[in-house]
Amino acid sequence: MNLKELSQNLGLSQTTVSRALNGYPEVSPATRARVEQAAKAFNYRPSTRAKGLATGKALAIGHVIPVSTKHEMVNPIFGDFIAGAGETYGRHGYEMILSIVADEEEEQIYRGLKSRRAVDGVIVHGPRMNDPRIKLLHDLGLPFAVHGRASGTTLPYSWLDVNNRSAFSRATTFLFDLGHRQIALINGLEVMDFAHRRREGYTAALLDKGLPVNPAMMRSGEMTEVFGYRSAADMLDSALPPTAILCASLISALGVRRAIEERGLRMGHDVSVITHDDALSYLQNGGDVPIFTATRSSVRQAGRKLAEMLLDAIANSHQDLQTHLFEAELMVGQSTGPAPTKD
Amino acid sequence: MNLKELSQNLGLSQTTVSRALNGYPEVSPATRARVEQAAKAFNYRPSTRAKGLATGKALAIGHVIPVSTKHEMVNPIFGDFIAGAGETYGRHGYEMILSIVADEEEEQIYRGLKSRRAVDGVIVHGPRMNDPRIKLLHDLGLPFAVHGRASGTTLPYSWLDVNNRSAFSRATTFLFDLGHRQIALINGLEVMDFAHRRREGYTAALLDKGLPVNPAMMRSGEMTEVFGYRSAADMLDSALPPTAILCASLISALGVRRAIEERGLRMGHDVSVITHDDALSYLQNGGDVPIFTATRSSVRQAGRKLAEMLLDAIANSHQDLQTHLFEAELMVGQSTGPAPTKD
DNA sequence: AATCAATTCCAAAGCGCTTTGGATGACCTA
DNA sequence: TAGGTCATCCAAAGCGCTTTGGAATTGATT
Repeated sequence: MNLKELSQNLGLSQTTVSRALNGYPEVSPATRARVEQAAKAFNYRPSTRAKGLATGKALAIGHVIPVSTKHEMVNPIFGDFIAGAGETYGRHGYEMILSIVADEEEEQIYRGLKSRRAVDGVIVHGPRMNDPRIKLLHDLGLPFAVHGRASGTTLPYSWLDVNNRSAFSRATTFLFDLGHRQIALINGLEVMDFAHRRREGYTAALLDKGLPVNPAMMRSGEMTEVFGYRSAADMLDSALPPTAILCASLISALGVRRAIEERGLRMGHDVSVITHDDALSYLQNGGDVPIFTATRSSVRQAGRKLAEMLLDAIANSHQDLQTHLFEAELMVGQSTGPAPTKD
Repeated sequence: MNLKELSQNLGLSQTTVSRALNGYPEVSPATRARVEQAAKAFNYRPSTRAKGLATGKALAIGHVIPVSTKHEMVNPIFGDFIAGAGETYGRHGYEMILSIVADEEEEQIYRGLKSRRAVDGVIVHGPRMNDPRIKLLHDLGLPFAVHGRASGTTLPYSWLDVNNRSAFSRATTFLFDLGHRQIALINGLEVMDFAHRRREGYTAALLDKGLPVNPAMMRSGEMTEVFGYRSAADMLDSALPPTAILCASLISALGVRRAIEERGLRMGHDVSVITHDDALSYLQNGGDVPIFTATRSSVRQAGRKLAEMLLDAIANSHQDLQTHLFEAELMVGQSTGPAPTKD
């Protein structure tokens, strides 16, 4: 069923039917009701493509998901973020189009989305230090919003981020206050902006408390369980093992716990652990009482909100950029306790 | 830059330029080369919407991701599956459009995709027992392919699945051969078809070996770490604890391990564990030697292949349905060993 | 009865492509 | 030289919608 058929069926012109369906005022309430009823009866929906052609809008937002060629990793937070953004799109009649892309093809994909007029805007995932995508999108004139930030970029842009710096600084201080002096950091890949900021927060807190920043106490890598395990095992076996570990993801934290327990130590007693928790639906941090003490911020909520920001910017085509900084919660669980007293 | 501008620029008609770009034979090699060069220079790409309107194809595949309202869960395998499918789409010039949808809205979404002519076909995720979507899509005449199968459905359809039944049957037999007689199953939600089949494989093997099927040894739920932990803890604390546990996901298996070790037991020694492993990029099963003995099948590979099957069916519009059954590998890791001898 | 302003509707153009049905030459053949 | 065949290109219609610029109808006003 298309507009033409529907309007013939109703004995009206396409114009009138279109207007009735799109809420224009030049249609009598009676006619509108009749049209709406018929549309429902025939399950009529305007063709996305035709509507897009006519209006010049795509009614779609692009998400370009980088999959690093080196690691073949899909960021595990991606599913929940997308779910959040999807909720927003659904409410606004937008579609989400997804491109899975190897690092080196990214630029071509963005150019393609623009020149094919396939989307009205894009969400940038996984911003890195000095991320070139910001300038690219800026130059292309394609509206965009970034999940995270890109340190080192001078151009202004819309973003939504967790205050990673403050979260990790607070976590470090929390451990210091419990008496810990050997505090390790098992971080994500530090080309990623979020990981960079977390390290900043960590080192700033150490320095603030007069503790040395010891490279031997810092690891950086793709946040897998095995990476958490190996990093923790390595450091726990060293001459001066950490009494506390700060960890960038719940998945790595599971590996950290494995390393701790494998050594006959007890987490929260012999070794304290704080992890960042993205509140992923399939990776809950325990039940009522969290297993891990964690800096927590829902990535799904971030998806919802960032999508709203972008749609808002597109709808109002205002150039004043929006930014939003979520403050992570520091939730105390069972994985932290006072530093063990030496005896 | 659009076709009209490009063709004016070249002093050719739109027809010729379009044909040159789309590989039609009625264009001299010289002209074609000239057109292609200009297209590249101006970064010209045909508008997706206009092309779609003209050809009647959407050049897009829909993925409808159900997010259960009850659990608010996004299936963790989703990211990797999508990454695989995305690779295929990229190669074929297709786009992937994603709808995140609460269970009860699913039907409306499929109808919408069809009547708006937004996609050429859809991938069905997470099929359940007697899944009503199969009939719906069949009736709508929207090409589709299912990731998994839907037991109880009589209509024929295209699908790709892991042989869950055989995988879990083999795993159970493997444990039996190691001397285990108390073998527990920590399964996914058994409304899901894959979980149903896994239980079938498990019980069939038990019966085959003359072992009783004991409901107290079986759990079913959303496959989180906590669910694995609670189920395992519960059963290990029972009067007749299992000496081996079959687990439906690596994430739950991490919880199972936690329960085991928390009780001062050693995994692979006191309690054996076999888990299914979807080979998710961020959740690798250890390094060189797998931590868990596992039935393994790459969900990313499944995504790649299923997308190919669907595109193929659409391109050739052949009604002969394709099906594909992956056989899972049974990989031996460190989590299994001979049943402890009672003394 | 004539005028005016709303109200309600419509015909047709246009969005950017593909594709049908020729038109125009160039080159052979007889 | 006329007729036929290719090779190469083009004008225009059509895909399904929105939207512009009226036209027709109605009711109120003078």
